[in-house]
Amino acid sequence: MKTKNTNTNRPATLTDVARLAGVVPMTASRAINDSGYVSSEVRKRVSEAVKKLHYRPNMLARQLKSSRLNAIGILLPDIANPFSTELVNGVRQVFDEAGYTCFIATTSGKLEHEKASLQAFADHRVDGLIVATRGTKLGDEVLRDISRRGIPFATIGRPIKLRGVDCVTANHWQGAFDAVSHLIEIGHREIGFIGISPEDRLSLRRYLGYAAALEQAGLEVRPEHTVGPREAPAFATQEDGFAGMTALAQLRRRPTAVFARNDFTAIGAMRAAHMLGMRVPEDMAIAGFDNIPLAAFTTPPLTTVEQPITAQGAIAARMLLDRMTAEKPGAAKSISMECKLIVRGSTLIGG
Amino acid sequence: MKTKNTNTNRPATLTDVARLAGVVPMTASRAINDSGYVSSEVRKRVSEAVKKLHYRPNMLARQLKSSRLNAIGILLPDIANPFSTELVNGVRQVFDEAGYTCFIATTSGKLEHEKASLQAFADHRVDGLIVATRGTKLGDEVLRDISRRGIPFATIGRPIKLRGVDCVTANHWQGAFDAVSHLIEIGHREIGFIGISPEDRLSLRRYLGYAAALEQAGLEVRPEHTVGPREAPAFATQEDGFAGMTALAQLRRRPTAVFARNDFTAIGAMRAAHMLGMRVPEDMAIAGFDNIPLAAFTTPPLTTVEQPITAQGAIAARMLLDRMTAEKPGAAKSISMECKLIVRGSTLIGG
DNA sequence: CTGTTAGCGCATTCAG
DNA sequence: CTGAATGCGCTAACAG
Repeated sequence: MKTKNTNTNRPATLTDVARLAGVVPMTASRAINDSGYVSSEVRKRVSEAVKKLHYRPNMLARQLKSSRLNAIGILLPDIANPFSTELVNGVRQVFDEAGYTCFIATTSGKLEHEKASLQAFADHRVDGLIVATRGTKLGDEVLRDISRRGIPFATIGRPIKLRGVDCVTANHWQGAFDAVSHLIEIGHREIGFIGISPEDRLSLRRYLGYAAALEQAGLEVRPEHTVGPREAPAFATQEDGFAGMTALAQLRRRPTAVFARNDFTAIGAMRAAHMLGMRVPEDMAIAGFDNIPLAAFTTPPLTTVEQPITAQGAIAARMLLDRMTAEKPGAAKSISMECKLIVRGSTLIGG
Repeated sequence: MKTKNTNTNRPATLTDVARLAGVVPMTASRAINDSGYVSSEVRKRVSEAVKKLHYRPNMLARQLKSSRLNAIGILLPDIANPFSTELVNGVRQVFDEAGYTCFIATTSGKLEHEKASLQAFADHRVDGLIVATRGTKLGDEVLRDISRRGIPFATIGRPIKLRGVDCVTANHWQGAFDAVSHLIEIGHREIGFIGISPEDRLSLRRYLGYAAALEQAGLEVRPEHTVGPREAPAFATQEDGFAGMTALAQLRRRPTAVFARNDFTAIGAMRAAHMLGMRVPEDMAIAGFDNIPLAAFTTPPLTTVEQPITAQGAIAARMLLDRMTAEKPGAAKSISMECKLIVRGSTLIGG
């Protein structure tokens, strides 16, 4: 039996609009999407009907026909990080203009979340994906799956070897190298690294840059000078920084400077240094990574490494868009961007 | 290397699965969704076919039938504040369990973005919406539109009077009142407020709590003691805090304590105080709001007000879910949650 | 310029 | 227990 459409809650459909405008649905569709020829007379009637009924196209039905959702997904580790916001801005610069919506999902650092979110995006048939979580074995597997499903994606900060997948990343190695070289230049000979466990250290580009800088200066890389969380190598927080500095301070051969894996870790380390009665930078120089907005406002302000985040987002977006619209697959591109050392008072007296 | 390029293949459909399993699509659907009776024999064949073809249901087609996307949208302001993550965690606690996916969009503080994101969610027919942006006139209008479209939603931290819309918020007024009362208790008589322009102050609950605490103690609320950004009353950053403290320091009648609108602002103010040669808390006590993770790691650690963020997210989610599944509309609920003062070294010597 | 036809992938409804 | 028909809302691809 015919259900009465008296339910005001039911959104208006194209058919409703067409009926009110006295045309057939297809014509209304053409008028609304500016495709094909429609008389200005009809166009006007349709647009009036649209307004009157508060009509909005059902993107899902549209996608079902065209297999284009006009939306992409962005997978982030979390959104607390200033990093994430800037990244999204960069991505949106490109996709807003191209008429795509950007949906975001976060993993909260949980691998199951990463898998679930990626699946959800794929199940909802997004047209493309930007992945900015940290590389893990399980994560890579899921991405391989996604790739098999034919969904184009690009990664940021997590290089992955997969056919037809573009990657953009900052040169974390170089950034770390520069920061540690700076510490060496101003006279430090014993420099610690805070933010990762000795076991996991080799998987971290920031660590490798640190080690390389020491070696190039002819300094020894001491295992006991590397401290950090073992449970969750994907992150390092202010708490880890605090614990790390506390541990380093107990060493017989205590470093005079530390390079922290990121600014949060550096700030935690700085707090510990203060509590242990060390002066920063006189007794302990500290450098971080990322240049979060608060880095310039700590006491003393934090020396750190800045990476071009918005640019990375924009470039990844552009590559993804190209791949989404391209006819031919094209070779995978991999782009690396320079980081910039920013020297402040946490390493330089009077800085 | 078995590099079979399945990329050109379109994703498997239910029909593909059914064909491989030797049944009709409907039967496969029943087997996959555990609905209706299916012989274990068929069930097994189907599940094998699913695995073999990497089949995943097309949520869009499913929704087209059922009018349920099984997903909700979360709209966040884009300021890189740590509570975004916690909020999302709270919301997900509820919706993950209920089998919904959570998609996030951010506004970048731009009102057009807010409108566009809300429209995008609605156009993609999400089943519900959590809105956590700051209240604005235009934003309210868009929300009224969304509400008319029949999409249930709940707001966090932005009360709105709309039929059938639930709101949850922290009691910012009380939090501010408690923080300022604490400053008064430890002896301060001249207390500034940093974070909003005098023109906009009355729209900010945190300001009103500040003023109320002063009045209750019989202290005068001096207009010149309120400083903050005028251009963008929706936000206040570390830069605003720095500028605000600098301005207050030049007053003839300089405050001995300040209450900052949020922790970022407080940290900026603290930096300015240090640079101006004031000791914190001896010469200048500083309190913030939000208890961001870094607040415990500043020098000195920051006295601040903590709001139950995860809980707010979970409660809003629960109310939304109830509304989404309820038969009858039900009256709109409005919930307010207490905030907790956390006293640290930025107000208490030796704290 | 406009109408007709046909399906996108899935699940509800009714027959076997 | 399984199959067949039907339509969700929309739009290519053809007719007029």
